[in-house]
Amino acid sequence: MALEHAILVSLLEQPGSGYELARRFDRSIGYFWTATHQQIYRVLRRMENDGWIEVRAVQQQARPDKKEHSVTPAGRAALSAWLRDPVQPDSVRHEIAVKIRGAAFDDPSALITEVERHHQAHADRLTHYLAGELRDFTGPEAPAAPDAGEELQHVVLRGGIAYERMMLAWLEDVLATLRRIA
Amino acid sequence: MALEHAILVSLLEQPGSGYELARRFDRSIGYFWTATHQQIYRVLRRMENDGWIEVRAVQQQARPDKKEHSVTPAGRAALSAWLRDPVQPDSVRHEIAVKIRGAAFDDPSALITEVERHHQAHADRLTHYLAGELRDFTGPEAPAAPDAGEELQHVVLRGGIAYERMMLAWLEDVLATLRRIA
DNA sequence: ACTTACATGTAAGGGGTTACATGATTCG
DNA sequence: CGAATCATGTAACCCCTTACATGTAAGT
Repeated sequence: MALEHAILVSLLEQPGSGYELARRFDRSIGYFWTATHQQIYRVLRRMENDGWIEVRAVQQQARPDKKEHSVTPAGRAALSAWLRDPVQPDSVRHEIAVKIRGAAFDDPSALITEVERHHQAHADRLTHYLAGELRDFTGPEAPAAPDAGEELQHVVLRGGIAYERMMLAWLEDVLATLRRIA
Repeated sequence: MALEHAILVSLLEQPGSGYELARRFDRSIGYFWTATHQQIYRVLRRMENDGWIEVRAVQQQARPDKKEHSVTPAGRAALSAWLRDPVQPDSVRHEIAVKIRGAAFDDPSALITEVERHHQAHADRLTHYLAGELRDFTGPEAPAAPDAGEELQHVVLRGGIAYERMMLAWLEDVLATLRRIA
């Protein structure tokens, strides 16, 4: 049940509306936790009821009004408690791996385009992450002496990059294997 | 919704009881898809109703009776159709990454033991995968000329190994970062 | 007697996905 | 005038986790 904690972290980094949170979950947070806007609005109401966040109505010009959410001391305490609470490593779930083993009972070459599609999707994500790393951490406009928060954001991004590189190498291994046995 | 397809693949590789399937999900299938026995029994009943599998009661000596499940032609056809149906790459979910970014708003050094625990868990899993690879694919008792099914099982296992190695390297990066900023 | 392995389930609750729904404003 | 962006929600359904529940048989 990490969604509410991911929202706490995001709102501590920067208060914002449900819509803004949904966009962050499509971008930076998305490489280690995903959520749709429907989920976010529902959890945001629950967190408000629990007193973890407070809401302030903000009038905007040239845009619909929005509700800006920020973390209360109680929310900060809930995050602290969760950080100290051991969790077990998440298990991976790869439908593509199920398909690869299933290919033994079908035509393996029919999977090649599917695997190529996945390869392309991971290559795109890697490009996106590397651009973000250059912009925020390793490029000329990056902070010369990053603070703790920036160091931590960077190491999480490096994890996303390592994951995509591993997947690309593995999917190439898969393609070579499929072509060998086809 | 790949659980039923993962079960189809497993039953095509070898028919078996719900209990046996649960054990396979704890071992070989577990490194790309997880399921508990409760989930498996429920889905098994649904698949039987859909005519994807058929059940045969087997009397055993020195053990309780069991129900052996095997895939019907309709089940095979369902698997084939799914293999041809494009799926989108699964997104990863790492609670540990949420915690790492959250550490910016707490004491980062409090996370070190948690990260070390995860490192150990991944090291254990890697050891287990490597032992399986040696036993089934690269050791002296492995088949000299593996068939298509064995090649595919091996490439999926190589994916699990690559994943664990990547996680170990990244968690070491995380530990170094936490110690640097603590 | 206790623990482990084998074997099969039910029930409650929570989390997540997909579809549906509405409305303002800007830009082409 | 239509499409895109900003903004917030409801409802149905399915999937998954956790807890509860039962029973046989072998080994220590």
